Amino acid sequence: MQQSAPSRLEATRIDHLSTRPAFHGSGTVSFSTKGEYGVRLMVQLGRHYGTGPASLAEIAAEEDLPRAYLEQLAMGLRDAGLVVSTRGAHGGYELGRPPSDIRMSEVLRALEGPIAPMICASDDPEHATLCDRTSNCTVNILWVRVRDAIAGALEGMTLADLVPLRLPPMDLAAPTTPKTLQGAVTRP
Amino acid sequence: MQQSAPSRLEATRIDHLSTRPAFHGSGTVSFSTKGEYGVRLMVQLGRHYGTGPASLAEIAAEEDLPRAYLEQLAMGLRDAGLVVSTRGAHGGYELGRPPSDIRMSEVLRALEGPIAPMICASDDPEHATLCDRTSNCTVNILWVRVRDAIAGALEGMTLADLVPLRLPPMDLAAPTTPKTLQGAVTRP
DNA sequence: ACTAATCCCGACCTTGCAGGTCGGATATAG
DNA sequence: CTATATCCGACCTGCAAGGTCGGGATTAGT
Repeated sequence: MQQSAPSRLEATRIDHLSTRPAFHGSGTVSFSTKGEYGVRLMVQLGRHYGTGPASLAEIAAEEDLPRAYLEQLAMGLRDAGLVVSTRGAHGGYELGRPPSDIRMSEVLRALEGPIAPMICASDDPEHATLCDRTSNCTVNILWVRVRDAIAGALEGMTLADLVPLRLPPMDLAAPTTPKTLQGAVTRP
Repeated sequence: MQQSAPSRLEATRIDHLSTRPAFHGSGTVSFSTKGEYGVRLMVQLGRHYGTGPASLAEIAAEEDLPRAYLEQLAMGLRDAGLVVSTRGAHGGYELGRPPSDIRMSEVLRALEGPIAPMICASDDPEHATLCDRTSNCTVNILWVRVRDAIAGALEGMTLADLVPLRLPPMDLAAPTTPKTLQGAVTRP
């Protein structure tokens, strides 16, 4: 496709064209960049928490992400009530509540929609019923299990668990979550 | 699609052309059809277990899936040693070991590759090291948790859990897995 | 008042690759 | 020798992920 040789493009400014690292998984179950970037965005907002609103330009620079694209994600998060925006000069986004009060499940649902490895196993009842072949479909218990496992892991972490930078001195025994929510299954 | 006159095909059986239901999830974390079809394939093979090899044509009919595509998946499963093939007339595929001995984690890894919601959280050490930004990347513990949750759920189920058809009389208390695996989080 | 920084938002664009299909070679049973 | 299989590489293709663009509305400084 694209008839012309790729020779010309590289001349001007490849820096982030050629090497924007892609982190989203390539194998079994993958999140999209929405999820990836969105979480990173939230983490930055978590770091700026307490200070006033942080602009997307600022964050885009810090995380090296396309600003225009972050806008899309930010709006999704805003509509979900996770962040609040203030417009105009010196405006930007800030968290709607303290980081420890924001479950990652909420974040990812806001970014990517219902948690559904298969539509017959959606946590949103509206989409779940689309699966007719309930007969001889024993398979779906697998997807449900997986869904619950993911949801559980996501529910069990808050933004506060991701915010802190690496602190060498402090001993970092357990994540801050006080909830006694089973992390479930760390493979031995 | 199908550049040559489609006149012949439709004459016989269009029914599944217009409506091939798509079951793979649309939101957060989704498996591809490889995973979906592949598992269904394995389940059928599980049902035929003990009987000789089952042909793909047979299974394609039973599950209403494109035969030619199943071939690809079957070869992957064969290379992973999960199924064995016998060629020639009356050939086909059969499970390499009893269903109760086949963990779903193996199946999905064979079909879709390493379990890695994000490449920095791959369970395959070879791919895992690609993530340089280890500094200030606290985010990755999230993906690791998710990965472990998924892997755990998959590891905790065997093909035997999926094979049985619906038996109305038999009381179906727990799946055969002895592990006490927390289901966790069905939202109220 | 004007300017610069922002968010807001719809329209647009492009490319990779999931999700197949095809055709032939090879093996084996009856 | 024929029908039925797997095997396997080459090919095709729609479409959504992953952005970009340009303008409008708001607000803080000066």
